[in-house]
Amino acid sequence: MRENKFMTIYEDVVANIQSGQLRPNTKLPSENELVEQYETSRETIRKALNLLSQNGYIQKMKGKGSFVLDVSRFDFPISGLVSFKELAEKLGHESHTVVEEFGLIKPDEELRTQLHVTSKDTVWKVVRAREIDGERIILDKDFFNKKFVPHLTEDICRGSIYEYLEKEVGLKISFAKKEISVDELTEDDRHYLDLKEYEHIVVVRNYVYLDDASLFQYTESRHRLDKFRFVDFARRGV
Amino acid sequence: MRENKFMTIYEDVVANIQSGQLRPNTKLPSENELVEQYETSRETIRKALNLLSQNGYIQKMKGKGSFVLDVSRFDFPISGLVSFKELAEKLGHESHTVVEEFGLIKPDEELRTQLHVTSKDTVWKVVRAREIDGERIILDKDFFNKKFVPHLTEDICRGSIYEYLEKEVGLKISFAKKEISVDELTEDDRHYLDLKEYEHIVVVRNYVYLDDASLFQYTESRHRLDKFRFVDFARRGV
DNA sequence: AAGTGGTCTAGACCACCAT
DNA sequence: TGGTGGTCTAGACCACTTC
Repeated sequence: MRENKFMTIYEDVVANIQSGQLRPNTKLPSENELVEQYETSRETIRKALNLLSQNGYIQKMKGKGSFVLDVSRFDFPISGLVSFKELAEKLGHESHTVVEEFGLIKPDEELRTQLHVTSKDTVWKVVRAREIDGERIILDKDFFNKKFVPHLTEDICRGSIYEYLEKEVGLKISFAKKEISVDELTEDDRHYLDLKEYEHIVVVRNYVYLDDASLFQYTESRHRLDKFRFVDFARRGV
Repeated sequence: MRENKFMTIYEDVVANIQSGQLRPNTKLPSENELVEQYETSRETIRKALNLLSQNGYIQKMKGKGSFVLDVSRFDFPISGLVSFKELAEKLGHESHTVVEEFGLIKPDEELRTQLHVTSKDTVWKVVRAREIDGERIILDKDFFNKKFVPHLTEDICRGSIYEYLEKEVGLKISFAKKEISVDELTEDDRHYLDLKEYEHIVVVRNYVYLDDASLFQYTESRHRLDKFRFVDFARRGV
């Protein structure tokens, strides 16, 4: 009984949709019926249903009911804050990470503005090449303020840094701002990636914030043009 | 008194943030204080605050209070479901639209899968080149199922089709799925756009759904590499 | 008229934070 | 200890859809 009630209900319904027990285009039980099924109040049921709606699982229709959306087409590659490791595992690809650079640096002017640090701060710099199906197609450059991440090793970087920070260090990631653009190649790109004949590269700049709204990480994820894909689900208005 | 209470409060706070009355990193009044200010119940206040949090305006901290963020609201280029016209106006650029193709077609196989229509359906096809600051840099290809859009004119397409559909036809757009990738140039791209030396183009595929979860529009928005930018704000977990 | 989801209320208990 | 946001409850009225 550790979890919230509404989250338990949400996860239960998601499981039922993904297992096929609740099929696309069929109607969910009404809110009042769910109140009885889960022995809870209507507002709690509505909290769970609103979460399902936001995440693209159901469509609510006034006077009619809630209907299961055909979510099978929604295979979220990079949407949200999913890390490379989670992503590769989800898609079932053969993936490999090479740590190309690792260490503490003094931030230059560009990085100081991006990470909101001063020249007195020290910053972790991690550069990793991502190999999928035998080709090096993604270059991740991560910068962490040492104030939030006192200790880091090359070995941790070979795995998932996020997993380490959340589970071991106990940092709580709250939100992120993502910017996607297409840039010209840099020396590093040519040096660390298998680029074919391409002249440009897709750059995803990620600003990651903690629970207390402090910026603790800046990441540049550089993707080879032909392998880049981003999927987004958005609701209009509320 | 037409609007919802929580939406009125939300818009009021947004206005206060944007006007500078509520400054970044300052604390909002507590929920109980807001209850008194707005003469409403706490759940209604919380509904407004959750909306502010989701949209990146504030950060809520248990035991401390809600704080104004300064992260977001710079410039949201394509995030959400903003149309080209809204976007150009927001950024204050000189923009111009040329309708290159307009008419009813029978969908080919590719389009039939994308729009979920059969060969018996008729589909509006609209191709528009978007000129910003004197350069033609975006090519929008829109396809509407005629079932939902019985009437359409070239003149409407020169303005905002969305505005026409929502205000005149009364269609209620509910959600959309967006896919971003980088493709090779097509004949149309070379023909209708000012492309410089680029060999590739950023393609945003947009699947737009109505209130009743029916797919009514498929759009391909093709952006010249150097002019493309996408910004996204995402919260972790709930 | 009956059922549905959308909004709102008034109150309760909890976990967390500051003091 | 008092204030804060997070969760949950039980009930009410409304607008919309269906019969």
